[in-house]
Amino acid sequence: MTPATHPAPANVTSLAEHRLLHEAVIDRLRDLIVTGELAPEAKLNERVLAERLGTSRTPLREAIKFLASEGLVELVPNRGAMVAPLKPEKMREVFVVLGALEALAGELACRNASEADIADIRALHYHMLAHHARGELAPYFRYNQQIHQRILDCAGNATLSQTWRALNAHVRRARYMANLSRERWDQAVHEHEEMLDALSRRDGAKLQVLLRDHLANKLVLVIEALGGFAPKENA
Amino acid sequence: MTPATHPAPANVTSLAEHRLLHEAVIDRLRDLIVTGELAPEAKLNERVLAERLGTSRTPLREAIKFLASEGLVELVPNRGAMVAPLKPEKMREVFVVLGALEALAGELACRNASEADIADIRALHYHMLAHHARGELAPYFRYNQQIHQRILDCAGNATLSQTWRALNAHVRRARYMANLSRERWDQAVHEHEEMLDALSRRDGAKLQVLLRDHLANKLVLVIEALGGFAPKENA
DNA sequence: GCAATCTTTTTTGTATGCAAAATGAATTTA
DNA sequence: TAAATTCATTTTGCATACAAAAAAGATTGC
Repeated sequence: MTPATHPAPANVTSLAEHRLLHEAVIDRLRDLIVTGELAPEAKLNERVLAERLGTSRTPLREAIKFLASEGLVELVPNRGAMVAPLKPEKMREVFVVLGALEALAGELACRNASEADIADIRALHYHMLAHHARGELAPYFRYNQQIHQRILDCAGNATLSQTWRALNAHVRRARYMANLSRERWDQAVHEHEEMLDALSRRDGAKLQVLLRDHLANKLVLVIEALGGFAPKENA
Repeated sequence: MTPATHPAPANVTSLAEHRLLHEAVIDRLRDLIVTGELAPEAKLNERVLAERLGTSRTPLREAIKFLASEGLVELVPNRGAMVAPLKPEKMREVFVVLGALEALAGELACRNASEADIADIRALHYHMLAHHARGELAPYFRYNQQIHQRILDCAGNATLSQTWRALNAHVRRARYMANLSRERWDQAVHEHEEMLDALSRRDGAKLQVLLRDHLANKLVLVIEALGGFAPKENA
């Protein structure tokens, strides 16, 4: 379902599973940026990075260009590249666009998802609940992301998925900074309950609203974590 | 307003205006693909293309990776790259996503556009009308694209603009094939009248619907031109 | 001591070289 | 003749080499 150039968006550790080196470098580098191991605005020294990734500069530079198109790195003429800054204003923009994309996905998913799809998402939801109950943040996030991903997939629009994935990388990056209060965490889980409910009833209009609001709430957290100001009324 | 990596999306002929070669190659190659000079599914022979663009393989390969992320070229492991196919199903996907993005842009533009912005768009609109009246297709399209671009800009969300721009490249590519009947052309112009009207009244809800429908109608043309079937009910 | 200029070093941007894979042609075999 | 195999050519993928630009450091002048 995903294009050949994004074979494994998740945590890629081994380079061996990839046929091509530069594709492995793309995934590895994206991972370094998303996890924050390469901090925002960090300069990407090609020699150093290539050595760290066990490759030469050529595939690395190709990967950098690819990620520049995704917006995760910024190219500075004659000065190489740097990890894209993580500015509140940029996050606000990304969340607004993601809101529209997820709303669309929700509507389409309500039409196109099979009952088996919904059952799968429900299963993921309960896994997520379990980790929430135990206060296990990392696995919670993993299932959380998977749920959103599955909803996108159910929309049956690969281009939508692809676009969402690229923008969502920015959100995942910010997520490592936002520290979830128990209160806000409970609320997020509650929102997920409602989303699953709307999907089950195939109430596309409702799901749209829920997804948009869910993202809007997430944005507030991110903005707080980044030390920015409250978002404008339109989230 | 646009990122540094997309300095001139229009017809770039001279490479000299660019500081860096690989950025020039990106724009030049994108142009070749969008105009159809490089046909869909055409194989990108690195040696030949590099010579044609007056460069070596290295910057070309970097440009190819960049455009692969935009979806205009597809990478085939150990077989290089090819121009992305122009399939009806893919177009359907792109139009659906673009519909959501333009709807969002329309809503935001109604809120954020200054009166001067709207006046500018109105001016573009009348230019477009003039070319429509004279049956001049190419300039008509140019102003048409500019209007949509300006609406996006007025939304005040650079990420939205960027995302739209990348997807819109696919549409521009298809446009060169769709031959506009006079009847359909008149209708498109009428739709633009309504859009301008809604924007002037800052009726975001209305503009959203108009933009979505406008795109849906355009999709029908593209699908016809590609020899595909009618779109599904959700456009 | 500080600023400005020159020099050295590092880093980027591009071209080229080389090995592995793929393509295509020629030959063999059924 | 058609299929399969082998061999030659081409093409891709990666590494390295080299030149121009930028950054860092040393030197001079005030």
